[in-house]
Amino acid sequence: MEKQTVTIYDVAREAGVSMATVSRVVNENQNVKETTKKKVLEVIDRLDYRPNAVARGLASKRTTTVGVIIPDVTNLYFSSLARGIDDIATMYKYNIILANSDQSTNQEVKVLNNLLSKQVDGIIYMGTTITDELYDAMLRSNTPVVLAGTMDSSHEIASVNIDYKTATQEATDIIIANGHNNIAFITGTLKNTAFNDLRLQGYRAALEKAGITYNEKNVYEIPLTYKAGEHVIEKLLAADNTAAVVVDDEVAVGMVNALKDQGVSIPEDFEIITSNNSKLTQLTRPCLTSIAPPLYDIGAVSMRLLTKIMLKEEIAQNEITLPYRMEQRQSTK
Amino acid sequence: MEKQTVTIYDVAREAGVSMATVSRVVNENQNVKETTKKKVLEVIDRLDYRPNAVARGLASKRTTTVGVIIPDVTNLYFSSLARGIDDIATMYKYNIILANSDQSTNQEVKVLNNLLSKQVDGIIYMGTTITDELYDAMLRSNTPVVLAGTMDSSHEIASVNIDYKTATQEATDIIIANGHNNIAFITGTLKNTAFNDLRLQGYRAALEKAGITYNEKNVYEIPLTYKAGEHVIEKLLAADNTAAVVVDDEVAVGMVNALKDQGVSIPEDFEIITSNNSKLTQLTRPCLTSIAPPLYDIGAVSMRLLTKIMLKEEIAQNEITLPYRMEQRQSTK
DNA sequence: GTGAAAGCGCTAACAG
DNA sequence: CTGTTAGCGCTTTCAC
Repeated sequence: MEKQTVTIYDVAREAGVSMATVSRVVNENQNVKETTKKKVLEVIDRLDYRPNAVARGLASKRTTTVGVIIPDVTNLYFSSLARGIDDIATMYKYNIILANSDQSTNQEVKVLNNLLSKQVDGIIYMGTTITDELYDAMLRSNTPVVLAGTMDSSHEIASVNIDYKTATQEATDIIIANGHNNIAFITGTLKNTAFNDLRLQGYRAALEKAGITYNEKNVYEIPLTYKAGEHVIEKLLAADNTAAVVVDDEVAVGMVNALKDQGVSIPEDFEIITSNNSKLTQLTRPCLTSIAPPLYDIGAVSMRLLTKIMLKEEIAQNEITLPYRMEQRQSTK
Repeated sequence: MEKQTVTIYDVAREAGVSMATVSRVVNENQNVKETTKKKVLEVIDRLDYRPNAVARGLASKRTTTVGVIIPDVTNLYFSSLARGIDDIATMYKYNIILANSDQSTNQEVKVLNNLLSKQVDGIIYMGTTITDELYDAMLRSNTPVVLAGTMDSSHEIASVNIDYKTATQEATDIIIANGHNNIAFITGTLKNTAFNDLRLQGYRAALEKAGITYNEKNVYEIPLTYKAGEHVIEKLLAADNTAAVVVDDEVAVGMVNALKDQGVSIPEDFEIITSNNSKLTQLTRPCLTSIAPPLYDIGAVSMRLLTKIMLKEEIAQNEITLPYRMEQRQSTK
């Protein structure tokens, strides 16, 4: 019951050629006569030969595997990106080693090193924050890295994002245009996150443009969970907020449900706009108006960009900004 | 700018020992004097040596990597399992190569072969159906396989599941107890799926026990998507169904929303019970009553079982059946 | 307790 | 167009 052990050598002997020739056939090298190629292919098929990717990786120093660091596969925002990543990876014949990081720097550094020891050809990182420690480890690794849906304030690492600031500003504009002036901004931690920071800037810019005084009290830093969304409603109501711009869909759904449970009607008495347009936005009633970043595409483009870097192709730009849409639904007027 | 090239040989030379000794230290082999071990460790740290897992894999024929075949990471049911899998894998120092299969047999076989060529030490398969073709490929591979949340009618492959039949029967019982007798059963395809088949058996058993005649027309085979859930409502209403047992949460949410949009109140005029207790069940209003399989645990236990098989440990049983709960919420009376 | 040496299965020059 | 020959970096006997 041992594992398959048909090697390139067996194929070579059986086909009466050298292993180099077999290797050429397997790697679709052009320099093989059509007849020998056919012969080799026939033997490969008959012996059910499957090239050993590990041996290949050792000899060629390319593993056709990329590491993907994800905070949590269970989060729809990230899993949507992951799906885009995997599809493009498959298209380019790469496999993906997925590793959950729980957004903990400690964990992330460990995961990164583990991925590097596996000799991945490249890495895609998803998260919200990149700490200096992680950043250094990435640079030192000399392995291509692309940040998917993640900002790097140093702008040294390749990344794919939307323009969070403008998007959030537009979202806030919509709320303002509907007559609100005591608008809550619901965000995750603002510590070290270029990400949430940009959104906050957008929120502030919109207020400023409309001549509304920015009030720190209207910025709520909470964990990005459904429960936290439910709970924050109490505070918003107490603070007489009549609308909210939310950075996370799960939080927004929690808010919608808490509001409904309290008998507050949306959008009549309270308007909400969220940021990721994940499936969830359409599963609630009312459906959520949302900034609509192209989630799948952010993943897909990240992976495509990574292939280019890995193959040392010319890349037009290091930081790609994808367009987003605004999806107007029933949580705003 | 080449990748790191500190090898075991460099460490050996620098520490004044042989590579065999370094290898022993790295692999925590006991037969090394404490002092030399310390010396080697110091050099490893100083040189920032990181063992090359690929070379290791080639030499030892163990890659400490397992393949995970998943229909779609974006599906909360499967991503919850995946999370459990990854956590336990990490605990046992395995990495995970994740591959989306879209439930297409063609794709699955391709993915399986690809995984095998990468020399994974084991495979975890998620899906609903195992076709003969896939089944054969798995057996032939001589690589340990565990099915997570997936039934294999031949009972040859190790698997972790709940008792779908009894669970569905219980769910149907609840509906029946509430006075319904024209109950719809909403399922994915029944073709080749031990999975849905068991559920159907449970549904039928409950009806029979209650003396309700089974009516084929009440079984709706639809795609397991939100949209399909929305659409099926029209038919249910036309058929005067007053309750439904649903195998998929997304479908159930679609149904709830369609019913609400039609002004049908839940649970007063229509009761629904769903099967996976994913996050979604609590994000809707009303919240969904659901069979509650321990999603994370199914993944975790699958991975644990796989480690045992890979390490050739004694396993008590090949097919593990985990307990489930019933989560009574507002979509039933 | 430690070292020498033989591979693991493949790719990649380099010849021819 | 094809074969020869070195390794890739590590584990694993087998001696000592």
